[in-house]
Amino acid sequence: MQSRLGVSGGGGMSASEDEHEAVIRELTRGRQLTARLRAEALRALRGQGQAEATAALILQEVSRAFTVCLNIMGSPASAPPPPEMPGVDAAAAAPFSLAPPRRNREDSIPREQTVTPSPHYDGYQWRKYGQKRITKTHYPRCYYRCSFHRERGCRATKQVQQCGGGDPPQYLVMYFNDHTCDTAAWEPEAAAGASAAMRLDLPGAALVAPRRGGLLDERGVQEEHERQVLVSSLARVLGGQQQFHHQSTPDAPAAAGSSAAVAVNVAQAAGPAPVVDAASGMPRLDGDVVGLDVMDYDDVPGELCFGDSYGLPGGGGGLPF
DNA sequence: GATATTTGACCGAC
DNA sequence: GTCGGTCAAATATC
Repeated sequence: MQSRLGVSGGGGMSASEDEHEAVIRELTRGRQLTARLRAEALRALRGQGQAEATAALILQEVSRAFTVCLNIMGSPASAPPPPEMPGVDAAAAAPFSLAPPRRNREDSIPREQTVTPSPHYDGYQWRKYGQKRITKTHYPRCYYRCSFHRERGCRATKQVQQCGGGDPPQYLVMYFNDHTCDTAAWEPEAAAGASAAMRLDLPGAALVAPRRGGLLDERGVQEEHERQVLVSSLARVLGGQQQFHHQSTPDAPAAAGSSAAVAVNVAQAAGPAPVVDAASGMPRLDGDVVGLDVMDYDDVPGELCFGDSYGLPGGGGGLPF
């Protein structure tokens, strides 16, 4: 993967290459700081239902924006984050005593780990290939691999395990291996467009839209709407922060600004911005504005992840193990 | 018929 | 021997 700056830089160690490295450095730092902020926010908002879920999703989007930027910049840092599980609220994950994978193979080390109420939608398509009841845990673990595993040999996998019966329920999602399904034909513009379309329902999203209908599609549509609202809101928030940031600390690192700019662009491409609350100045996320309750988990069954046969409350039947 | 999901069995790591 | 990850046949869905 080639960086745009790298391509345009010409030969030799130039000033633009220094800039390139500096941008990568700051983006990496921004991603790490976002991970810390996420952990702190989840800890502070624990048990606060919608606020907790909204914060988790927004900060997940921020983190993803940094990753996308790092990908575009062709940074090695865009591959596996450090093994300290930056996206994880350790305190949130700890009560569920999820030990790291015992196998010492490289493949068994999660490249990313996160706790989210919405484990299904992360911009990629996954196929479930297994489920296992894990000892000393209340919920089974589901195993997914990239839908392009067969046709493109993509080795990316993820594991999803419900880690709490709260409202909304939280899921621990662990990612293994990097996606190779979209790098073979990688072109920055095309890839960025595809990525945005994939996540924001722009033309091109059909390329990765679930083939099957029914519950899966409804779920995907709902989560897609949620994502649009949240990304748009985030873009507005970050856009405001960017302005403030530039006014207050003009010589500060550009990472946050870069990410914000990307997020703003993506959000603008996604359509109209959400209504901003006159009192707080913050985007309104309520369903009245966008015709959707962003976090109306009353309509999301507990077995969203694990299916009817898992015997979770409301699912009926016993555990299959 | 094609594709996705379920689930018991198998295998490797500890 | 136990546990967790993956396989693959059976089943479900479109």
